Amino acid sequence: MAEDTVDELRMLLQRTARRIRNNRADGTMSDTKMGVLFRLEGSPATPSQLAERERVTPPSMNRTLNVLEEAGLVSRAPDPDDARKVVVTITRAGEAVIAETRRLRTEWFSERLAELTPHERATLEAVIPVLRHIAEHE
Amino acid sequence: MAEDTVDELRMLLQRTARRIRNNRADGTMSDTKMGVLFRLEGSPATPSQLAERERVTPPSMNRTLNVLEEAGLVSRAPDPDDARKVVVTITRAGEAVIAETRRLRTEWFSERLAELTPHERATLEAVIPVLRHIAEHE
DNA sequence: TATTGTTATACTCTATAACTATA
DNA sequence: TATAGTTATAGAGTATAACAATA
Repeated sequence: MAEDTVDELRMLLQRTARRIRNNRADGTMSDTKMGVLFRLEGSPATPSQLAERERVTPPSMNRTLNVLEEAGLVSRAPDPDDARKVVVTITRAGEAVIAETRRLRTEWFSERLAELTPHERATLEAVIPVLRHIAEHE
Repeated sequence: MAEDTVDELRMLLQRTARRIRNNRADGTMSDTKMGVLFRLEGSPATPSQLAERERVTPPSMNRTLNVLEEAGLVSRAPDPDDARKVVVTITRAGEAVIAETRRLRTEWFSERLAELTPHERATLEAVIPVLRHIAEHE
């Protein structure tokens, strides 16, 4: 693949992601906050695990969790097996926030998809496993 | 395209872009700063134009320009035709910074591409015009 | 009066360093 | 002694409101 092609593809991925990110349910929800909620939707996690996944420091994640907890979107509870640890769980309200965020983002993206030809949409579907490989590297 | 597919594609685009963005020449360069330098690489622009393009407020852009100017990466000059306006131009040092950033990001991305099959790389090339349509909407 | 740029001030997010509690 | 979480403090980025200069 030509150097220029790599360059353009890289920039297009960034710009497309930025456009998607701008469609957020609540303007006060940062990427990290949304990332935490999305992660907790699967299962509870400790603050350290969340910090590592979001690539922020533990103190920074702690502050993020304070805000999310005060907003009633997550709850903290001591780990029964290891009293040093804390288990963070998403609340019903937190689930509602990510559902709304997902709806808004997908809505905007679906509008863009509707403007494409069937062949172009097929190309997008075909690129999914390739992006998965790149995104999940390491 | 199925709802779940739209959802996964959207998240994959974001995660891939985040991985790319983490490969930045200078850790002190924010997205906005890099966006300004990349934009000015093409041609000079006014602070207002830069603010609109980066989707930040004029005061915020002004502060960003102060930092970039102090670092010697851009220069400001009065517009000869309209004394209210200011023309921002990238310097040699600024061009060097984006060249290095582009090199580092493309390097990482090229390593990921090398792990793909020829067919997968062809799929990525095919998706470029589709992403262009989505990214450049509006 | 409208436009362009800027300054003043405050809030959010993040980091490093230091502290507390438990294993 | 090591680990998990937290608190204290500081720096960067952004926003709103207000001000200055020019069209």
